[in-house]
Amino acid sequence: MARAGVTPERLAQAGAELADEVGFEHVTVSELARRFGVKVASLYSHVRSSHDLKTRIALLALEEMADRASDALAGRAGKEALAAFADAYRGYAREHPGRYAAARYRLDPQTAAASAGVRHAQMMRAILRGYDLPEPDGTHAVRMLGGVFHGYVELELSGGFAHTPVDPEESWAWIVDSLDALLRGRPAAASAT
Amino acid sequence: MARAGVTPERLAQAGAELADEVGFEHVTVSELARRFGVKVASLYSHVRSSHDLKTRIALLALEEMADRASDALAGRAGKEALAAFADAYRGYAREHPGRYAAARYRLDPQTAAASAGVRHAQMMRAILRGYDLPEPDGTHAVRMLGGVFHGYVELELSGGFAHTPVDPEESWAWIVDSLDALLRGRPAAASAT
DNA sequence: GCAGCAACCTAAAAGGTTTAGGAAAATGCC
DNA sequence: GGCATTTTCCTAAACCTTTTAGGTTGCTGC
Repeated sequence: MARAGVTPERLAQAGAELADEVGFEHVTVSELARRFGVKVASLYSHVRSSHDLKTRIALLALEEMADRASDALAGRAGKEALAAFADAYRGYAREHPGRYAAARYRLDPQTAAASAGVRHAQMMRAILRGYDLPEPDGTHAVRMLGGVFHGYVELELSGGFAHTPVDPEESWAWIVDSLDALLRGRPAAASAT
Repeated sequence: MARAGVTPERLAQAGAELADEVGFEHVTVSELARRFGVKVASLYSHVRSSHDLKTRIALLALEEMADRASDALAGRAGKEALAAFADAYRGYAREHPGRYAAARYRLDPQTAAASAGVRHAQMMRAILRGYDLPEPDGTHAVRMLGGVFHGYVELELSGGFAHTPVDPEESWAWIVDSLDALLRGRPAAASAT
């Protein structure tokens, strides 16, 4: 019998695709085995456990997001950088909801420290350098931006904005504007629309 | 054999406690049955399915959070109201991480519309009334606040702030300050510390 | 006191995770 | 090319969780 050519990398990749199709919480070793035309137990030669598999998918997603954000950031600074970063983040989540959920999978500290999550933090810091905040305000700002971006995207994805007839796109732009204004210490441009 | 006295309400309550102990994603009909000293199948006389059980826990959590927020809001307005609401939200999440996760369980539109989630939205609007924002800015603001609060709390809970030696409490206060300033159209009080 | 309705039970099917141990394909070394 | 080793995949089996079907039995109301 010919071999299926399973590797941890291909498993993570397929797992990421599966996550986008059915949701990260429904990604299962069994389903993946089915897709590779292989018996379930066989996958345990490539991943240690279901948790291991999910961790690999999470790392893949973090990497992809960081790459995307990095591209978006290239050559930009100030508000442009902030907006590009924000859009990269939100765009990824909308295109790849399953992967995005995977990126939020809880990693143990060691794995997290070696992940692309570190790059995310660095990029956030880089953006904030353009705003020239003294410490600890810089840290506060990192946390606030991380919070808004993640929180907004998650609320949007979970359908939380469906009941109000205001374009989420507009709200997003308004929020980025507001954050920029806030970080520059200037009043927000109230009703920009 | 004496009866265990299982009811949907007690199941939701016990489920909420279990969630806080082991995490919402590990709440299981089986474990609950074990805790009630009853066979698994018996619980299906009280809840339709695992999904039904989780929904009930979610509704319970939403209700508790709304009550708490409502208490915090009583008699306050403006920035005080904003801060009280924010603290109520974050406090609940920290004391009841499992319930908090439950509150984020995806409900179908009908259930959501009949849930305490509606009260959350109303309270948010009430707070914003003190800032006198024209539409659609009010909606944008609701979404931003929802995003920051949820996002910050989730990042904090998932240990995302552990690597920086800045007190999350301080960041939280800074963020609330900043949001207040932002909504009033005034520059934020830069380094308030 | 007993009819009827819940609340509980046993049994069993269907999936998912994981381990143990065996067969077969690929690899590398002579 | 031939053979030993490693790697990949398989069967088998244990153990969970979910869910349905159908049978008892305790409670409640008349």
